[in-house]
Amino acid sequence: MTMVRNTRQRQAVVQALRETHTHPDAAWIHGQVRATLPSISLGTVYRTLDALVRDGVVMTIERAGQATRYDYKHEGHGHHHVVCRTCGAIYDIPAEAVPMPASGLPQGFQVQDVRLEYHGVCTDCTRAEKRG
Amino acid sequence: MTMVRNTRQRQAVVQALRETHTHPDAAWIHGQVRATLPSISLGTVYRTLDALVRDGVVMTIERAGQATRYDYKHEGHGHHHVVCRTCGAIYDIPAEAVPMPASGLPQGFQVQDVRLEYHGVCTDCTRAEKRG
DNA sequence: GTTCTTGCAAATGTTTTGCAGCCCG
DNA sequence: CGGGCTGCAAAACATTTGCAAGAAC
Repeated sequence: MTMVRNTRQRQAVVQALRETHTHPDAAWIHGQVRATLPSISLGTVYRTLDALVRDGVVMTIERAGQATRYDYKHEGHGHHHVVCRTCGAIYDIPAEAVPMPASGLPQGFQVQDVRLEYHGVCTDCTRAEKRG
Repeated sequence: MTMVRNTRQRQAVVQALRETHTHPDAAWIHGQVRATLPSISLGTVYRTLDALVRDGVVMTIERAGQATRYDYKHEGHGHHHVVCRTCGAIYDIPAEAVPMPASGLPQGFQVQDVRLEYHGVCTDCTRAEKRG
């Protein structure tokens, strides 16, 4: 029987995620965690984040060619994400009405995560585009 | 002034996307398009897909470490996506109620694309997991 | 003690990019 | 003709993985 161990590394990663609201990526988290655990490897950070995602504790914002951004699911603060295609900035929108899994899901599909994302261009980047 | 050219490569990529409902990735599209344009490069396919996404003609399903999947936006067939974390299968759900950009968007943010995705595990993969 | 986890480093795979030549408009 | 497009090949990166040593329980 498998069992999940409560290692120092895991604690540190969770703590780093809880303490920020910046939707950090794995490298940033690695940097933070190094402050208390100088020898932790980036690979371990990735493996830990993966476990946290599978456990449903953390969610991700994923973009091709860009580092995945991680977001700790604070209780009672459901929200959606606004993503700037140009600079990668991520904003939160409070989840007024969380869209429940519609009927029409494939037979027996186990939903673990509902993501609502608004992709576009933020004000700053729009301005920059106009300037050419 | 920039201008978008209607090249043979672009036509072929659009056609390949229109003809399938399988949410293909760039490599698959490249293979298809080679049938009529044997010398087209994968780089061009990527550049073309990028342009189509920016034009709002095509949308993407992006997963870290996985090839991006592309989806032609057929008119009058708005839908959302169900994504299996394990095998990567993608299913469509008809967009009964498309979630409109909620109030609370950042000042001046230009929304280009609204994505609603249900991530989880499909029936087959759930079965496989149980077997161990 | 046994089993899961870590660190390290190498490998994998996707996407991007520089550049010279080509082609659309 | 001129400026965007293309093909090619070489990066650039994010993420994954194999393995021996270390840490949980």
